[in-house]
Order: sequence, then structure tokens, then C-alpha cells
Amino acid sequence: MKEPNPEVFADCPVAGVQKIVRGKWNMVIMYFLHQQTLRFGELSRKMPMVTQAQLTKDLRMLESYGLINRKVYPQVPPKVEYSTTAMGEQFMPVLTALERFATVYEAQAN
Amino acid sequence: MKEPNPEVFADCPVAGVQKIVRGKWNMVIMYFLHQQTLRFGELSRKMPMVTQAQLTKDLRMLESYGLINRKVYPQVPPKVEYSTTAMGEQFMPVLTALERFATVYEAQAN
DNA sequence: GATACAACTTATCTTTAAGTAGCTTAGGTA
DNA sequence: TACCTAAGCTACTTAAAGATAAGTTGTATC
Repeated sequence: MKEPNPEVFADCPVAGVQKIVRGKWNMVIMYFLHQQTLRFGELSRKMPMVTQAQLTKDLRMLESYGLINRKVYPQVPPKVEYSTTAMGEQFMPVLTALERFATVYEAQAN
Repeated sequence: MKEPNPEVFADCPVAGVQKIVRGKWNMVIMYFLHQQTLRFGELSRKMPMVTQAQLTKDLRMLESYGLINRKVYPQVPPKVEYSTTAMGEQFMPVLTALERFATVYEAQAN
């Protein structure tokens, strides 16, 4: 989003990371994992409105973006822990900014 | 996003404004209108990959959220100007934060 | 032998977002 | 008379995202 003029701005850096922000649950996941490392089940219980299938997809997506870590313990039953990466922490200001805006917005909408 | 614990956080303030961030073109529109007031056609020409129908929808959506103004001049052919509202300006930090993150992200992804 | 556990898959269905194409309006110009 | 303009609207189609429900795995306990 550096170039106001070009007709096609495929080079816009924001375009590349927009998917993170456009996923319905990504922000919530990042919020919880920013607070603490969590197992799949723990996270799932914090977000009961999200199905396991969806949560799996979203976690994989965030992992592929390098925002979260996925640590597997070879056990039975399985144990998998999720945590934010350094890059994931860099993302937090976006969430904070949105949260701040939301607060202002709700206050005005009375 | 204030409450880490509750099972259902429908009261999360972010949920209410998430739609703004989840629209594919809303950020781009806000970016351009933040720079200057623009007519529909001018904006459309800056975003040639967006059809007029879609642009109309998105502008109406942003207007309904109170982020942009729509000023109609009763002329023929019609003239309509779009600009950001005070609330719209409050939204800018979100875009800035995302832009900053995007820059860091692209740099690392090399 | 049946049931339970955690962390998934897989398949299918529904919803939402986005894209495409053509129509409209009212006055001005060729 | 026909065509052009700006800023739409309408109807339709396609694609993407999300939701639902059931099945899988390998131990371990009842």
C-alpha cells in the first residue's frame, strides 16, 4: 500500500498478508495463543463455536504463515501444543489496533 | 477481546467491526479515501480490478459503518464524492499496523 | 469386547463474498 | 434520432469460506 497511483498494485505488501486478517477466527486464535501456549483441546474449549475441522484448518493456515508453532508430542492419545512465533508476536499490534478501534466504535455507536 | 475466559464471547467488541477488515477491498478504499476525497469514477479507476458493482457494495457497506461520507450532487450526469469520516480516520491505525506488519513479514519471507 | 481419549480426517452441505453482464436515468452533443 | 456520460441498480453465476456430522488412530481402562 505504498503506491497510490499504479493501476494494478499486485505489489502491495498488505495484499500478501490480508488472508490472515480475513479469516473469521484467526484473530481470536492469535489472541489466545499470545496469552499462553495451548493444546488443541484447550483452545477448542475456549472457542466452542468453532468446529474442530475449522480450527484445524485455521491453525494450519497460521502455521503456514509462520505465525504459530505446532509442537507434536509422540504420545497416545496425541498431544499437540500451539504457541505464537516471533513473527506471530509482530502481528499483535494489528490486533491491538483493531481492538482499540472497536472500543471507540462501540462507544460511539452507543 | 477483553475476556479470555468465557465460553461464548459474543460480547467481544472486535466481532462487531471484523466485517470491515474481512472485506477484500475495504482497506484499499480506506487507504485511497484517507489520502483525498474522490469521486466514484476516480476511485474506480484507481482500483481497476474491482467491478463497479462490487465497489458500490463496498462503499455502501463502509458508509453504513460510518467510516465514509457519501456526498451526492444533484446533477446530470451524476456526481458523487466519497471521503472519510472522523470515525473513518480512527480506523487508520488498523491499516497502518497491518501495513507495518506486512513490511516486516515480506522482508523476512525474502 | 466395548468404550474412551486427543487430535485430527473426510465428505458433504450451506452461507457468504466476489465477479459478470446488462439495464437505467436525464440531459447534452453529433 | 442516436449516442454519450457518471454512478449506479438488478439478476445471475462462480468461488471461497465456513459449518455439520461422522469416521480414524492406537493404546488403556472397565
